[in-house]
Amino acid sequence: MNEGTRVDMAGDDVCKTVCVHKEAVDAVKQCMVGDNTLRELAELFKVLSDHTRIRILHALLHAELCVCDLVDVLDMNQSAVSHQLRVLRTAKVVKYRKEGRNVYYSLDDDHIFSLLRDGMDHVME
Amino acid sequence: MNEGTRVDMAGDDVCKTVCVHKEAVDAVKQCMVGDNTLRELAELFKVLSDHTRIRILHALLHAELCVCDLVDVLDMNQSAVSHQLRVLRTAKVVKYRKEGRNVYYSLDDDHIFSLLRDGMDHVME
DNA sequence: TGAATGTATGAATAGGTGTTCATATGAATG
DNA sequence: CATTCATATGAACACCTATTCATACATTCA
Repeated sequence: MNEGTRVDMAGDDVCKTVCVHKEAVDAVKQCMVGDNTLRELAELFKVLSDHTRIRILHALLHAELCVCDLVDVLDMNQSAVSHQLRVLRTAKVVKYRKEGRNVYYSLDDDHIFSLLRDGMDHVME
Repeated sequence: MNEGTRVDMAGDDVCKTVCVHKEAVDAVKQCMVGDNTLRELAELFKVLSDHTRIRILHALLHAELCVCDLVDVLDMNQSAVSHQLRVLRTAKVVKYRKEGRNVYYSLDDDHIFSLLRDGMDHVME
């Protein structure tokens, strides 16, 4: 069929920009994973994209801590910390364990370690 | 009365929550990297936390593409794509190369690969 | 049981962010 | 030079999010 840089089949080139490298674009479209997966991925990064939550995770990198420990480490409102812990919990980025009236938090799995480390590498280079 | 779990030196425990595990908390505080670094880390993740930007990066994972290629792949406004490319550029997550009137984008370095892969691993588990 | 304490949560609010629209820039082409 | 086309950018608006305040829940202890 047509070769080169033309797109005229789908009728969705509403705008005039038509410089597409068809082969490359088609190849990329093939490789694209499901949109839901990419949505979840963005969601995961969103969970890691807050200063407070990053500080929580960085603290948990070194030890399991209860909420009031975190309140002390971060020097923040208990409410604010709890709210952010909820976000981390919901995203399964941390796990928790109740003991008496305390709740102890820790990182959920090793992927989180890797993510934080890779992120650090990029930031510090 | 209570031993070991006291904090009364710094005077900043304005709220009544005082169940802190002092040793653990102090150890964690020792290990904490500079706040600016953590801020940059959160900033990096924030750049990765948008659906459109993740789709762009996932596309660039497979090939260098120009803006209008991305417009086609994502089926989006050229303006929206350009805006997001700017965010990625500014964060040094992608690099670009001008050739004629086209601008070709690609991932900046391997850390980005690692981040995306680790993120995928976590999402797909 | 009631008081004290650790944690969670709903509502409100201020600040941030992504998309769209309109327009600018800048390189190629005739 | 004027035009065309690829890309960038500023402003506006709607949506989302993090913190605070107040309060609820749950567990321990007297």
